[in-house]
Amino acid sequence: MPKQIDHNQRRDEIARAACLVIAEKGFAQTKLVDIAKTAGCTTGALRHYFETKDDILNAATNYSRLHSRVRLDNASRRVPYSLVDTLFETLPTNPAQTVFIKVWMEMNVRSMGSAVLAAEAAASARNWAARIKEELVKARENGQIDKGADVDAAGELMALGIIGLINRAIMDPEKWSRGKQRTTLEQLVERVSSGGGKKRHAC
Amino acid sequence: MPKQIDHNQRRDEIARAACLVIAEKGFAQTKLVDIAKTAGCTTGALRHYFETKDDILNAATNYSRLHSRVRLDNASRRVPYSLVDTLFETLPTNPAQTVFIKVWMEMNVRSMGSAVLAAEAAASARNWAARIKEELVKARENGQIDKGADVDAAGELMALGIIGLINRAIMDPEKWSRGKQRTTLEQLVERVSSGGGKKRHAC
Amino acid sequence: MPKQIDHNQRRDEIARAACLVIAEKGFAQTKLVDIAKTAGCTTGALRHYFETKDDILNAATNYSRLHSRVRLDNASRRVPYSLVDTLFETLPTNPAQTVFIKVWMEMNVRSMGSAVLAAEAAASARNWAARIKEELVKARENGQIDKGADVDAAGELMALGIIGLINRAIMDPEKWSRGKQRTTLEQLVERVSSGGGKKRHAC
Amino acid sequence: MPKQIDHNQRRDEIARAACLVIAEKGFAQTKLVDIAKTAGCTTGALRHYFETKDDILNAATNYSRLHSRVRLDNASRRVPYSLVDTLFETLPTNPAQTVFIKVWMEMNVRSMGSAVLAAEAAASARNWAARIKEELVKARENGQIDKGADVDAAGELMALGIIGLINRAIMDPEKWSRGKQRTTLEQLVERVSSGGGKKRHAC
DNA sequence: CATGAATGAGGTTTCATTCAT
DNA sequence: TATGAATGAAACCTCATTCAT
Repeated sequence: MPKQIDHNQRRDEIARAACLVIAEKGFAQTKLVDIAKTAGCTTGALRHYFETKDDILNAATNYSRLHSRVRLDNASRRVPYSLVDTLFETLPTNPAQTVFIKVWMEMNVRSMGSAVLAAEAAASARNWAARIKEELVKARENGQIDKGADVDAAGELMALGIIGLINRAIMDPEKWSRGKQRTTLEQLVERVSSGGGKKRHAC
Repeated sequence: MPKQIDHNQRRDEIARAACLVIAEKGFAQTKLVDIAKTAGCTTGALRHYFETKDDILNAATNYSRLHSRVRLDNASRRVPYSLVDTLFETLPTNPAQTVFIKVWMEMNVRSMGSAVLAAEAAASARNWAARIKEELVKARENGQIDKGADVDAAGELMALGIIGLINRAIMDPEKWSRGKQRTTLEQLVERVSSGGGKKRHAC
Repeated sequence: MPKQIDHNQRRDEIARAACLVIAEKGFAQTKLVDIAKTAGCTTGALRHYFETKDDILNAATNYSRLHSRVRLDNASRRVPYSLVDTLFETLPTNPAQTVFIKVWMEMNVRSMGSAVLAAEAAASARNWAARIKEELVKARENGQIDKGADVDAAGELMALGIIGLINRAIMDPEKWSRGKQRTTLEQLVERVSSGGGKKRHAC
Repeated sequence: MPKQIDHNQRRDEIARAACLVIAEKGFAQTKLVDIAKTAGCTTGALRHYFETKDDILNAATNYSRLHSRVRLDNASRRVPYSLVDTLFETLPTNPAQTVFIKVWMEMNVRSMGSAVLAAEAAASARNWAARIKEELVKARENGQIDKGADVDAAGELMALGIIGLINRAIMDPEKWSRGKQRTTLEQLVERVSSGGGKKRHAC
C-alpha cells in the first residue's frame, strides 16, 4: 500500500504555502514552483490536489479568510472579554496575520477581474462586517460601550475604520507600529461606538 | 518645443489608457497590446514614450494619484464649501473615479512586491491622509465641525474610514450605492469629527 | 501454473480495456489512467503486465486484430454459408465491432510513425485481404458467385471495397446505417465478384 | 513600416509545414517546434497566425482537403479526358499526394474524438464521394463507361474502392507500387462501372 | 501483487521586448 | 516616429513512469 495521505490536510498545507508565497512575492510574482518548493513538493505533485493554479489561488484565499475568522473567534472567546483586544487581533500586528491580510488584499484585487470571484469577495466582506457588528453587540452587553449605542451604524463604521487601518498598516508598516495601531483602534472604538442618535439627543 | 509638449501629452494619454485597462482587467491581466490598443497605437509605439512595461504601470499609478488629488482639490474649492461634498468626491461614485480607485488598489498591491514602490505608496498614503486632515481644518474654520475638534486624531480616523469605504464600495458595488456611500460618509463625518477628548469632557 | 493463466487473462482484460478507451477517446487522448480505470485497476498495476504504454497499445492492436479475425471465422462457419452474411460481420454494424474497427484505424495511423509497426500493419493487412479472398473461394464453391469468377482479382477488389466501406461507415455513421451498409455490401459482392475477364468475354 | 506580410499566405505556409510534419512523424508526434522549424520560424511566431495548436492542425486538415480537391479538379480538366487518369491522381503515387493522404488519414482518426470535427470529416467525405460520382458522369458522357451505367450506385462503390486502395497503398507501399495501384484502379473502374441493373438485364 | 503519490521531462502557451522596415 | 512580425525566455500544464509502502 502506498503512503496514506490525508488529501484535505495536504490541500491545506499547499494553500498555506501559497499564502506565504503570495504574501512574500505578491500575486503576480507567485509561481507554481515557488508554492511547490514552499510546500515541499514538485509542481507535478500539486496537481494531485488542485486542477490549476487558479484553484490553488482560490484555496489560498479561502484559507486566508478562514484563518482570519478563526483568529477573531478565538480572540472573542477570551475571558475577560475585551472589545479592543478582540478587534486588535484582526490587525497586521504580527507576521502570521500580516501574511493573511496581504493575501486578502491581493485576492480582493484579483477578484476584481472575475464576476464569480468578485461576488465571493463581496459576500465575504459583508460577512466580515457582520462579524464585527457582533462584537459590538457583545461589547454593549458587557458594558464596554454605551448601552444606547446604535450597533448597526457603529458596526458599519467600525468595519470601515478597521479596513482602512489594515490597509494603511500594511502599506506603511514603518508608520503604523503595533503601538500606533493599538492607539488608533482605541480611538476608533471610542468615537465610532460612543453615541448614535439617541445619545446625542440626550446630550 | 512643441514636440516636447506632444510627447508629454502622449505619455499622459498612454498612462490614462493603462489606467482604463488596469481598472477593467486587473493588473495581472493587463497586457501591453491592450494598453496600446486603448491608446490607439501599437506596442512598438509605446516604446517611444516608455522604456518598459513597469514604466507605464508607474506612470499609470502617478496619473491615477494626480487625478484623484486634482479631483479633491477642485471639490475643495467649490463655494460654498462643504466638507461632506468634498470628501464625497474621493469615493467611487462615478465611472471615472472608480477607474482611478481601482488603479490605486491594484497598484498598492503591486507595490507590496517592491521596496521602492512600497515606499512611494506609503508616502503617497501619508500625503493623502494629510490632505484629508486639511479638509477637516478647513471645515473647522467654516464651522462645519466643532471648533474644538481634534483634527489630528479626527483626520487620521477620517482617512481610515474613507479608505475602508472606498474599499468596500469597490468590492461590493451592489450594496454600496451612491446613496449609501453618501449616508455613510455623513455618519463618518459626524461621529469621527464630533468630539475629541475636550469636547466630551465639556459635555 | 494457474498464476500464468490469470496473468494472460489479466493482460487480455487490460488490452480490451485499452481498446475501449482508444475507441472512445481516440489514440491521442488515451491516458494510462483511463485504461487502468476501465480495467478496474490502477496505473501501477498495469506495470505488472506491461512494461510501457506502447506495449499496452500493441497488445490492444493485436487484441483488436484477433477478435476481428475470430468474428469473421465464426461467421464463416455458420450453416448454411452466406458470403454476404459473413462479410457483413466485418462491418461496424454493432458496438463491439465498431470498437475494434476504431482501434484498427487508430493503430494503423499510429503505425505510420514506426517502421516496425508499419511492417506489422502491412502484414496484417495482406493477411486480412487473403482471408477475404478465402471467403470468395468458399462462396464460389458454394455457388454463391460465378464459377468462373477470378477470385484473385475479385478478392483484392472486395478487400478494398470493404475497407472503404468500413472507413466511411465509421466516419459517417449517420449516413451509413446498418441497412445501407448491408445493401452496399450486396452491391459490392455482385459487381466485384460477377465477372472477371473470362465471364465478360463469354457474355 | 514593418515587413508587409500576407497573413493568409503565411497561414497557408504554416498549414503546409504542419502537413509535412504530420505526414512524417504522425499526428501524435507532431510538436509545435517541428512545425515552426519546418515553416522557418519560432513557436512564438506561430501565434500570430493561429491561436492554438489545434487551430494549426485544423488548418492542416483543410489545406490537405483543399489540395486533394484541386489536384482532382486539375486532373479532370485535362484533354483528352480520361477517367482512370483522373482518379489515379487521388492515389498516393507521389510524395506530395502521399503527404496529403497521410494527413487526411491522421485527421480522420483525430476527428473521431470530437463531435464537431467528426461532422466536418463526414461532410468532407460525402462531398468527396459526390465528386467521384461527378467523374463517373463525365466519363459516361465521354463514352468511357457504359451509357446505361448506374452512376449513383457505381459512384458510391467507386468511392469505397478508392478509399480502400488509398488506405492499403499508404499502409503497405511495398506491395502497392505505382503500377499495381494503376492496374487495380483500372480493374475497379471496369467492374464497378460496367453494369448497373439495366445492363445485366440486357445480358 | 497492488497502490497511488510523487516525479520531472517535455510539451504548449504567454507576452514583454526587439528591430527591420 | 511608427509599425507589427518575430523572438525566446519563462511560465503553466501533462502524463508516463517510478517506488515506498
